[in-house]
Amino acid sequence: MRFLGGTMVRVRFAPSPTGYLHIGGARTALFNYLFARNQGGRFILRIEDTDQNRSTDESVGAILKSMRWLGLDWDEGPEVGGPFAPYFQSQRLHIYKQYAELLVEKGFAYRCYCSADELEKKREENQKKGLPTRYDRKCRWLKEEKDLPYAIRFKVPENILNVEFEDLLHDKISVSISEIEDFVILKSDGYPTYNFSCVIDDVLMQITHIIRGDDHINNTPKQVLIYNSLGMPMPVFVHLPMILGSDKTRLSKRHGATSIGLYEEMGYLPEAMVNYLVRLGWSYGDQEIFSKQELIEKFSLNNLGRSSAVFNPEKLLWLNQHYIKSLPVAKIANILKGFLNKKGIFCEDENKLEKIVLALRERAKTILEMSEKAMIFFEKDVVFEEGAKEKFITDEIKPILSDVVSELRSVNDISIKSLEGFFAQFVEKRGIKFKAIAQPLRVALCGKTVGPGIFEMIEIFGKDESIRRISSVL
RNA sequence: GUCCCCAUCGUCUAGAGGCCUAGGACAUCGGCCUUUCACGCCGGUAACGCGGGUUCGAAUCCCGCUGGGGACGCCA
Repeated sequence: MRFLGGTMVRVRFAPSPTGYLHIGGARTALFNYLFARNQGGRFILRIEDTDQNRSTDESVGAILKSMRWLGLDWDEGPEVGGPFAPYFQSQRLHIYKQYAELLVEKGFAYRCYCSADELEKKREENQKKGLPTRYDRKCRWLKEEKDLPYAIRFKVPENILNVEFEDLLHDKISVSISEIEDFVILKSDGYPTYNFSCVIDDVLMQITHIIRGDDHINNTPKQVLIYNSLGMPMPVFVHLPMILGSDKTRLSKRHGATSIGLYEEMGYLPEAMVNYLVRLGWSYGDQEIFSKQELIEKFSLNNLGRSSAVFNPEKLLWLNQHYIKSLPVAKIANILKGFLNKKGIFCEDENKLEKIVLALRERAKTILEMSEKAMIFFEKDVVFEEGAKEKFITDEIKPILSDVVSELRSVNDISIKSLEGFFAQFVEKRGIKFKAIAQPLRVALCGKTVGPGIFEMIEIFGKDESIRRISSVL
């Protein structure tokens, strides 16, 4: 194992289970994962389920599933455990409570009895007047405790002007202390707020590098204050640029699919997704294609970009096809099998599936598309494209197709190689071009004017089925 | 509105003061190959936001402007 500055690298991905794993989260997780693997460190998955209303078990399941699909295995976290368990924040409530009370005791925080309704009203009023909406610190100087439900607020120090911190990508970031309100660290329901639980856990779990989206830059000063009040050492901050939609606003549903699970369902390969995501905000010279192993070797925080990136589905599609074409046929065949299952096709003939992949892999950009195109090999009845029969199965061509049928009967080897020879001979004998019978044959075989190569189709259908199909149009 | 961040082809990016007549990739447009569609190959169009400095020299450094994004919750 390699160590950095004497300590082992420990990074974490900390999603809140209020939805599926989305593009942005996946990229953050990927960078954390690659950095950990590159450094021989540990990659921790922590579930930040401190929003009782929005967190769901279903989301947890979906996130874990997508992480696994992407191949981002974690060293500590849900289902695998680890030395700092539990990794669900909802199971660590006593810890946050203890630290929050400690801060109250030490004078770094105070109890606030203001009700949520009351505060919201004030906020709205101030907003209307164009005044700052920060908390008015009403409870900050309260002498005695009240017998009322309370939240705990952090007491923003008055003896400093700015909060500063170092960011690996942005150098020094400084924020005026007057911009920070006395924020809540423990809600009245006993749950911590994000800024608090995040710091407590990052400290306790000995996180060395915090790699997250730059929408968290604004939270960092608050977290820095907490680190300081606790007297805890600061981790290295790395704030990654955002991923935006085509209109350059935050990526959301209206930009199309954003959940990783959906991409799996649409027939994208994890290799393509990983390769696409890694190039959003990271580069390695002019290289575009990276295997996972290569990424682990080459990934470095030094060649990260700082500006936000627009998500480009076309490039993802291109990469997806690249991997469809270059990954082992057996592997693609297996994925195709699953997609065919969903269409009610249960094919256990591995050999046939692999031949189908070979026939279609240059013609499909997703496995879903491949499965649709593969249907011609499983449907008993040929579905003819509008007008195709009339245009290509003419009276002039029928006798030739009929000859094909009779001569094909005596061919024993119907491998592509053999068929090439057979047809070369067939057209030469008649003084015609293969082009003349290609489309008629294609239409007869699959009913469509576009599709896989003729020889590939005949090989996959087999001799008898091919003959049956050609004969049926005569 | 306030604060923070960002700024190279339509998009992802290379570029660490002279290798820049700005490179690669996706997309797009031509052409070739061909059995349709693809794949593949060859070629084209296309960018340093603007204005000031600094310097012999700036895409690269500094300042301002403009533009974009993000954050301003008892959400994370």
